[in-house]
Amino acid sequence: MHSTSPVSALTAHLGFWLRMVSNHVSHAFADKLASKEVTVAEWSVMRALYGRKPTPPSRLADEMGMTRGAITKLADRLIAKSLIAREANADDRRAQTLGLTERGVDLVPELAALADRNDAEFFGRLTADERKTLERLLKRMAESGHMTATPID
Amino acid sequence: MHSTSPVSALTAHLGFWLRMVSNHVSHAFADKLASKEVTVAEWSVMRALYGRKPTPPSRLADEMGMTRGAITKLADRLIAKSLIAREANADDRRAQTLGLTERGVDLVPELAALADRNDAEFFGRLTADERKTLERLLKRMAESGHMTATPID
DNA sequence: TTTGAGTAGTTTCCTAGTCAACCAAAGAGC
DNA sequence: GCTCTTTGGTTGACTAGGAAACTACTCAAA
Repeated sequence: MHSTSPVSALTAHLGFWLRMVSNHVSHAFADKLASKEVTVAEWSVMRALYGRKPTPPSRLADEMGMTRGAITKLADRLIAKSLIAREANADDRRAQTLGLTERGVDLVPELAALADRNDAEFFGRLTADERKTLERLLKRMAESGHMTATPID
Repeated sequence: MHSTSPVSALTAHLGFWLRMVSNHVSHAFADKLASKEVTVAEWSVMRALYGRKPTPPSRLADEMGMTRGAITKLADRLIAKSLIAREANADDRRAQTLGLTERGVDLVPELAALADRNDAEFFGRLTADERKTLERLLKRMAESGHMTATPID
């Protein structure tokens, strides 16, 4: 008889619940953004560039926790949509900067409204106190785990 | 002068923190699983099959919130590693079932230990009370949001 | 019994990342 | 000033999943 060893249930892991809830919230947000033909990664770049001087892609990569290759391609897509623009750097001919176009600047508040709505939709199910608690716990984990990058997926 | 409208900070959204923490926890788990040459999705399938009769792929797809196409490919990979096996269904020649091989059964407890360790590593930073609270809040959100699928990415 | 609708899985095409090799420019050390 | 190394960015090969078309089979109804 080949019997199975006792194994902690999948649902016993906090990581399981965290991932499930996070994925649902993100997916719902992605759906909302899709109505504006923007992906979550694209939104993150645009939000990062909003109200800020044109920024080198390498810096965005660090901040967003993505590779430079990913930023190159992401930037290509956003440029194709005329939402951001690449500019050469006068001092260093290797370097460049990325900045929102006027169209991009105009779009950010619309997307931010979708983010607000998504947050309200999901976290509105908790009481104000519970939200505070959740925020505190998440920030504590982020801090103690040295998590700095903007999450993407 | 073209100035930017007030837009809620990215970090004002609970969804932001949720995603960041969740991604870090998942990524760390993926790294641990990689030592056994298994991905998180593969682990999820194996865990779902553990201690259970061979199960149709369509059912796994539903439970894991993936498409059937994705399960086909995932199953192909797991079969290539001899961790699960496909079996024809005698009654219905369209249908099949997936079940762990002996090697698969043996591996699950090892992987579960990695999951335990990963959970401890991250959530050990909270007090026991805080963990209880976090679990309660996440489960409440999952319930009220009708979230049922096993999270994958 | 044949036909038509529905179901189980697979396949193809597409998107979006990583990783590693690569190119070009910049800077350091001599 | 030349080399050598480092840095900024791009590219190509690869991976993983979703959507939708497709194949093969089942089942009910005429």
